Order: sequence, then structure tokens, then C-alpha cells
Amino acid sequence: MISLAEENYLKALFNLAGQRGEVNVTELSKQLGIKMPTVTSMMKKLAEKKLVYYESYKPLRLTEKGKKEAALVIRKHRLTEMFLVEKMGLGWEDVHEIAEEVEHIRSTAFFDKMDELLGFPRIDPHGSSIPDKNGKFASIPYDKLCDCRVGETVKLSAVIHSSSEFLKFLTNRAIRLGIRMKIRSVEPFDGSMVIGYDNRQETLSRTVCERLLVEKGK
Amino acid sequence: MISLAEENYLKALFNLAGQRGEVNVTELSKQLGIKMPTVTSMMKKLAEKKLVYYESYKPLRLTEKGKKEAALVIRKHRLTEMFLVEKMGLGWEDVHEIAEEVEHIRSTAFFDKMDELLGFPRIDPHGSSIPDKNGKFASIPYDKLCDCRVGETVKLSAVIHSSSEFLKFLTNRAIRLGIRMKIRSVEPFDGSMVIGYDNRQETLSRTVCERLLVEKGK
DNA sequence: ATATTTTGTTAGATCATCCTAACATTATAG
DNA sequence: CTATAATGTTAGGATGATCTAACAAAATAT
Repeated sequence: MISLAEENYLKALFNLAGQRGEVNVTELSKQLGIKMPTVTSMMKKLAEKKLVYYESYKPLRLTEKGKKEAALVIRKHRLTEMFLVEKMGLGWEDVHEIAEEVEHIRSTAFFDKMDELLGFPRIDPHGSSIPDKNGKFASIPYDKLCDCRVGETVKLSAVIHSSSEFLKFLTNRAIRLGIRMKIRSVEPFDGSMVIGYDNRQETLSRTVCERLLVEKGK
Repeated sequence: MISLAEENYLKALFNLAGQRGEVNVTELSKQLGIKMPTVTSMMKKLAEKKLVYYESYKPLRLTEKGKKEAALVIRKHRLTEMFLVEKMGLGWEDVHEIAEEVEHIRSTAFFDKMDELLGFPRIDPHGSSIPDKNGKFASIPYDKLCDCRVGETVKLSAVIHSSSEFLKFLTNRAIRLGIRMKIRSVEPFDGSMVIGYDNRQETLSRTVCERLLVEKGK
């Protein structure tokens, strides 16, 4: 049995693990707001449960089992967020916090029902992939907006690591999932882009463009 | 701040407190499946928080503050059950267990939204009263079926302490909220009643009749 | 009215999760 | 290539919620 605390560690590990799948104790500690010694001892416990690979002074990695468990928590989180937004009419800014609690509910029937009512979506309201019942992510080949070229027209399909500030930023500019954007120009100096959409035009910083995932030729 | 464990004690105290509002340590211990010494020490803690009146060897009583907090948990539980049944299409038998977890979610917005989507019901799918945001129960003057007299016709409006076995029992006999029942006879020996409804007739034990809440003259 | 049973409390332990302070290792910068 | 900084671990302690064993009070039964 995986406790609520353990689930939070697994989820954080999953979210922090980049391409290499490695995470520092310091990073994890900051992400969770939990002091490093506590993290270390929890890593030992998770290692005993075969959920993480842990060796002193080495970076942390999830085992396959750990990845699956993390994915199942993420599934519950994302289904909840989507359900709250789409079926209950709550605001994007409110749902994350609620989902942080709901994601720990044991009943799979509850989440499977949400899944069904939502029509088995593979993408959540933030544009992130929703793992299936087995913890598998559907791989959807997105490109970062910042990797596109001037003149391309693309469809905004997902948003990375959305904080509520970021979501407000996007909302304020009427940037939402599904819109077509045309890249009018790129500033070589700082990588900011001028984007046209919906009869309007905005300059987006590199930081923003790295977080907007698009599909080309759509 | 009231912890999850504390909320469970308050809820159990509320549910066990009858007319007199008093509960034994033994009863509470059995209800929660927690050993008596643990209950005693929790009572001391809740007394410090002004949620219960506690004196050694005396029955336990909730304070007004304790009643309010308990009512708020019960509100969340009942709204959840109703939402799961009415809006998500889950079965009555499944929802109790899920609601036991959901009821501890902090966000009041979440439950207020359920309330709104359900049309601000004051009665839940089990026929129990749903407290409002301030922890107030709408007083609905029900009578127990067993307190009615032969010949009376009454409307079934609520069901007390519904276990899934009890709900199945009722379903099997097509006894559901809203039906009119006529009391055909009462057995003085054991208090069982013969009831007519929907062109059928059933004998209900005293135990069952104590759990069926009805409105007279309706 | 005393003995027995039931009920409730105290004392002391365990387990999970967290903490701080001190120490150890690894990485980095002169 | 050492000195310093950053990162990670160990040791020991706190808190919340639980337990068992032993004791105390209250209720009950003969």
C-alpha cells in the first residue's frame, strides 16, 4: 500500500525527472517543501518498496513500478482537473489545489467514471497527456512553439507546467488550447516571438514559447 | 485546524448521539474500529480544542462548535454521495465508501459547487437532511414508521443509517423514497408491521420500521 | 452488599512523517 | 590542487495517531 505522502514523492519525482529521468535530493526537497533529511529517509523507504533506485550521493531514479504508480496518481490528478473544469464549471485557477487532494482517493471506480463521462480524453485542460488505467501515457508528438520557424501556422495543443500565474497570463491574452497561431517574427537576441492569432498580435517571450506545445501543419 | 482523524471522531460522535446527545467511549470505539484508550486520548485533545465536553467516566457530548464541525463534514459526505449518484451515475452501494474519503477535502468551493449543481437539496439520496454551509440542518418533521398507527397512510421520506444491506433489502421490496404506505396491522408481540403500497403488501420487522422516516397525512 | 462484569483510564510502546544540528561527500573556484 | 561551497547523510528528537497491558471506576447480579 502506498501512503498519501509516498504518492506525493512519486508524483514529484516523476514531474521533475526530465529526459534523463534523474532527480536531485535538493530539487525534490524544494519541490515538495520538505527538508532534505526527510527526503533521504523517504527515498530509502521507497527503495525498499522497489519504487525508486537509491544509492547514497547518486541522483534519484524511479523504477518502472515507481513510474507506473506515479502515472496513476497523475492520471487521477488530471482527470480530476478536467472533470472539475468541464463538468462542474470550476475555474482553471481553482482546480489544481482541489485536484491535489482528490488525486489521493483510493476508489478507481470514481476516476474511471470521470474518465468515461469525459469521453476518455488523452489530453487534459492544461494540454497534458492523461495516462490510462495502466499508467501508460499516449505519446503525442508535440513541438515547442520556440522550435518553430517564422511563417509557420500551428495549432496550440498543450501547455507545459502551468502555474496559475501562467494560466492567467494566457487567459489575459485570449491564448487558449486549439487556437491557430502564425509566427510572424522571431527576435534573434532573446528568442521572443511575434505571433498572430484571432485577428490579434502578441509578442511572447522565449520563456513563454518554451511552454507552449503546438502541432505543425494543422 | 481539524485533522482527518479528528473529523472522523466528530462525525461518529454526531451520528451516535441520539436525542440526549450523549455517547459512550465503548460505542464510539466500536463505531470507529479504534481501541478505547486511543478514543480516550483523542477525546482529551478534542476537549482542549473545545469540540467536545469531556469528563472522566462521564458520557461524551459535542460542544456547539463540535456539532457545527461535525455537521460540515456530514454536509460534505452527503453532498458527495448525492452528486456521485445523481450526476455521475454511480450506484448507491458504491458511493458511501468514496464519500468517506471525499468528505475530508478542504475546498469548500468544491462542495458548494456540488450543492449548486444539485439544486441546493436539503435531503440526500438516502433521505437524510443535508446541513447548509453554516452547519445548520433544515428541520424536517419526520416520524418513524414504527410510531404510526394502524390505518394511517404516510409518505416515505427518509431512511436512517442506511447500510448497503439495508438499501438492498428495500430495493428488493420496491420500497423507495416518495411512496405512500398504508399501515394495515401491527403485531404487538414484536412490533412488526404489515404495510400496503403499490398494490403489494409486506411485513416489516420493528428494526426496519424504526429506520423508515415518514410524513403523515401526505 | 459484596463479587463480578463492564466500562473507562493510565502508562508505555510503535510507526509514519516531519524537523534541526552536526557531519560527510562531491563539486567548484581560485 | 587545495579551500570553499553545495549537496547529501546520520543522529536524535517531536508530533499525531495508533496499539497492548495493567489498573480503576461504575454498573450489575447474586
